[in-house]
Amino acid sequence: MAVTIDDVARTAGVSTATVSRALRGLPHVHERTRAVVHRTASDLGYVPSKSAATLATGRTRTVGVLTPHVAKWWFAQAIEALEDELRASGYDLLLLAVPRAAAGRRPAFDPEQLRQRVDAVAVLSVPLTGGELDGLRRLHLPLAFLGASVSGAMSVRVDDVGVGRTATEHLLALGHIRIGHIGGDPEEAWNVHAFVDRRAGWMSALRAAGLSPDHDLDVSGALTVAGGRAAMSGLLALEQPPTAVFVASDEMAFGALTAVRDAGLRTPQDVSVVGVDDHELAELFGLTTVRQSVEEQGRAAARMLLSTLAGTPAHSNEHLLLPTTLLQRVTTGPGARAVLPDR
Amino acid sequence: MAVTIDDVARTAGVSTATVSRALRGLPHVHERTRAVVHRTASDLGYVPSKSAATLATGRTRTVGVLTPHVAKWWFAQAIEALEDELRASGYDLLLLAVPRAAAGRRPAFDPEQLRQRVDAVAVLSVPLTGGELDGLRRLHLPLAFLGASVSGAMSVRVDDVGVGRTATEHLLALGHIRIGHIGGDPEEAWNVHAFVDRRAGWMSALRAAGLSPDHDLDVSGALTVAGGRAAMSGLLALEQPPTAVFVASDEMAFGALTAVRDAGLRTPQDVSVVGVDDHELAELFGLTTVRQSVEEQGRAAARMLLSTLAGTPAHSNEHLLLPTTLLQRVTTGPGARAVLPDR
DNA sequence: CTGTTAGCGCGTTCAG
DNA sequence: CTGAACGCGCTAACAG
Repeated sequence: MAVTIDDVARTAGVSTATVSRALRGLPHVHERTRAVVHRTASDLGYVPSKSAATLATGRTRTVGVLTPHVAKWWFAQAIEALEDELRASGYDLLLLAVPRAAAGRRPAFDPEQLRQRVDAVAVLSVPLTGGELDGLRRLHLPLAFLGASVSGAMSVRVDDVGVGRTATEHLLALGHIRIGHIGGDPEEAWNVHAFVDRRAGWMSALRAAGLSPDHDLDVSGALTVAGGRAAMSGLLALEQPPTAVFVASDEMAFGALTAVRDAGLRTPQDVSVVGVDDHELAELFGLTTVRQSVEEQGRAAARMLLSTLAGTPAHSNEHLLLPTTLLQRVTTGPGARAVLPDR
Repeated sequence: MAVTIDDVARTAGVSTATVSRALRGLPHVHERTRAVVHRTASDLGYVPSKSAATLATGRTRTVGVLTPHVAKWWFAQAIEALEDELRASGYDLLLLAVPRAAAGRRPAFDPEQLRQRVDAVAVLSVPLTGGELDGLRRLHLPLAFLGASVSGAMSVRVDDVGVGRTATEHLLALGHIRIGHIGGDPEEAWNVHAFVDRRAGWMSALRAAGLSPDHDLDVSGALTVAGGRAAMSGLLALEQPPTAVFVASDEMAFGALTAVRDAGLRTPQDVSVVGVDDHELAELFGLTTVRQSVEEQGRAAARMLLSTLAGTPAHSNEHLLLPTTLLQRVTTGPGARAVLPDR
């Protein structure tokens, strides 16, 4: 059916070994022969069989990408960047969505299924159980984590504690005292690390300013617009609502802004809101946020994996921390209540 | 290195053929033998080599997904649905982003590279050149288009002409006469079909109402928030601005709403806006929109492909049209200017 | 119901 | 610089 390397060899009048060498750019092939082989290969429309090559070499030229979501902003961005970088180096991207939680607890993911299917694995903020992580390690494949770091594997992420601290310090600098926090619901089993860290940053900044975090102002919600909205509603309903809130993701922050509007209040006069991500719609909302470049994280992770695959073992245990930037827009300000002494 | 089928055969005391049959659930295997094989396979941690199976059968159990974008809402939704449905049937998803336009014209995509790598292809609103389409057809693989339909291949989409008509009729029913249209820039090379159709629906509805579409009110922009914002700004700057606008995607509609706000106007009092998609943030904006379920389209396409692969040739040339629904929220209404006779 | 055997298409020694 | 021959791990006849 399909044209094989033998067909090319035969019509080019050389052996299959020569075709293989010529086409893969290996040395020890006369330029004339190489040219002939290239020509007849393209004349015949020869496409090497990937599976045959894999079977022969053990290498798949495929990278597995493990993700809990594909349509969520952060993940989609990361996947796009990974795909672009991998394809540029001739690698295929095998997309593997880790099954959703059926009833709270998702079926254990079996890393063994990746054996002999990929040369490396990128893990996108998937909260793996210890067993799953061990299984992944047992594969002895280059492993890169995005948005989390795990000992003994490469990782690319931002300093999430720093993110929380930056956002909170911004609010403190504006004169706010009652600063709330809306984090990701720990029940939702993804990206936990990031949200735990961001919360820690919030607390740390408050403490450094001599304030003690108020339990009532520390809430969490689903990592969605609706979750942020509900959480903010709760905060605003408090007897002493916060004058500023650090929301641990832009999507939740959008919801929080809606809750502010619903309550008949305004930002930043009545309450300041700062998010994290710089989601593409953040500018639309005028949302002040701590920007992270997911695209760069994705590309960096891909390059780490690729260079490890290329035999540069330098990265094999590297933990890369990418910078973040506070983007001040219009949802944060001194605020009327913050300026007036309220004691 | 890895444990092979021979290892299993040997330690189970049977032949490789029996192991193969037993593990794949083929008939003509004694239940006792099957049980033994299963046990020793799992004891040994046997994982079949996919490439060996592919080489032997010619089938890859992989479906290629061709997409121009992965992080855009519509595409991410579709990919997620496809992945879920494919994985449920044991198929891998090979993600292939068609390279972006370098300078307007992207490098031709070569479908031959898919040969021997996938069993079927899903094409997500990629505007293919005739040559590319022919190349894809020459693969003789099951082909499913999402968001567009092409003769001689399966497709799943919504009735985009109907979408444009529905949105426009809604506006007409509210009493609007000067109804604008913001479409996708034809220069942007994706999803063109859908945007052409939606525009046609707009025109058709106007004509059916005895109105003739006003050229000044028919604009287009980049398929982004910024694009919609710019386009709407232009419309509002007109001497006789529209009192209602049909925006061909929610993302653009978000931008349009911003432009309305920027101009010191309000929806729906000053201008009504209706979008398309029901983007996850549409509710937040109170945006009236024509909803389409991308997830269902993705699942349907996957199932068509899968059943064709399973040998049910019923679908081989099926064109599925999924329903859409007008979701009336708060960005559309009679509007002050529409109600007052303006002659 | 089970075993034997011959490929699938390529990479890779090892000779020349 | 080039060719011959083997093996990667599995499936699919064909025998039995």
